Amino acid sequence: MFRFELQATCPETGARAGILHTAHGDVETPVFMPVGTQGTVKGILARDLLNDLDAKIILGNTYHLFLRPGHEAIRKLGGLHKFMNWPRAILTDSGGFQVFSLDTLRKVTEEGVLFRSHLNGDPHFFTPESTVDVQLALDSDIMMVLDECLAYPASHEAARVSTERTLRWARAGYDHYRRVSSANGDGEHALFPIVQGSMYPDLRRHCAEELLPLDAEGYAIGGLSVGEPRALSLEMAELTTPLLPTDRPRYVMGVGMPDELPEYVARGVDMMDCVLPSRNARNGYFFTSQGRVVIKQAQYKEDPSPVDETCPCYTCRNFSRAYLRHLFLAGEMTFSTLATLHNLRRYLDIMGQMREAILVGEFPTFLRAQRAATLT
RNA sequence: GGACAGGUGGGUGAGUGGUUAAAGCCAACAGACUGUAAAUCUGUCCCUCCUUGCGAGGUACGAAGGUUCGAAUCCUUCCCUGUCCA
Repeated sequence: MFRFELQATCPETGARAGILHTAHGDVETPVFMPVGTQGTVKGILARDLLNDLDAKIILGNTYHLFLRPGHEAIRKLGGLHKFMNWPRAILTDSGGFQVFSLDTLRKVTEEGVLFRSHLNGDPHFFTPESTVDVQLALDSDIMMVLDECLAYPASHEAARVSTERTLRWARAGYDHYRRVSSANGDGEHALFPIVQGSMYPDLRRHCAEELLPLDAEGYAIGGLSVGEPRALSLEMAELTTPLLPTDRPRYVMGVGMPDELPEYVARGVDMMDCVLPSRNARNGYFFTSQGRVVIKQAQYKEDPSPVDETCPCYTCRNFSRAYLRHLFLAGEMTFSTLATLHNLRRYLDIMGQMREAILVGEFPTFLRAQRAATLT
């Protein structure tokens, strides 16, 4: 059922266009996946996500949904799609990122991760197997294997030990997944392992090579954007993608700024996700075709123009910067909705433009234009 | 006219002799944010100067005077505000 169809590859850069066929619809790649950690993309309705933004796939989070409302509750309610009324594809992160972000609330052992709930302090033990079970209960289309997302910087030795553990977890998760899914007779779900290795090329290569025998439906590159310089993140992605099978989607987790998206795509990346468009929206930061617009700045107090003159989104077609600034300063929740709608539209439009460019063989031109625009 | 209460930096509001250029909150101004513990967090927020430092001066707690080594803090007079009584 789950299948990746590669449609075109840019001969000059290696950028790819394809289609991810999932049990909940097709996803055209390269794709940016809005983050909906707790069963909602913060600030916007499923209706707008579907009709207005026309997103084809979004993220959910295993750790957060496990804690609240609980994966069993969601299973009983018909799975995450039905629960949140999202008919299209969902990718769920395993909780590996929480190993990084909740570093004061967890303890990593060989068997898994002991989390102390950030909600009430309850201890919960996540294993490579249990996270697959939880994600199956959520009925996630693309599940992620439990990994250790390591903070930067890390010593080579620490990174080596961590990468080996991530590899063992990937194998354990996959073994479990294979057992469970053959028993269920379902091929609807996909499980992606994650290439780690901190910023060490040898570890990245080793990790990627060791994951190949899993013959996974897709491969992720994780552990980026954890505090390292941008150039390093790109370098790690660049050296990893050529090691991955061309007929499987590559997913770089947790990136990036708008100007970084083309850079990843140019390195053969098919899927990305990031909280930036949604979180920054709530913090008053708009991404536009002309750069950033920090709406709280005094210069927009009486600015009647839209946030982005060329943007076709609902927010830009209907509201002025002055009005949006007012909503932000007044703390009105409508602001978050309008801002998130715009920022996600911006991200999805960038991805759509890239896909078109790749399909018609003009991606190199697109990339050059993007780079030139970023420099000014 | 009388009795109380009170006048603090853009706003609120602590402080009731020295560690106070004066807490906290708000507003204002700027910054951060990258598989979401985020509708969050950080910085600046009297003026001037420089060797940019837990730097040096100057002004400042209604007004004027006084006590004191030292006052936003104590005393005197005046002005103003609120509540109540006539």
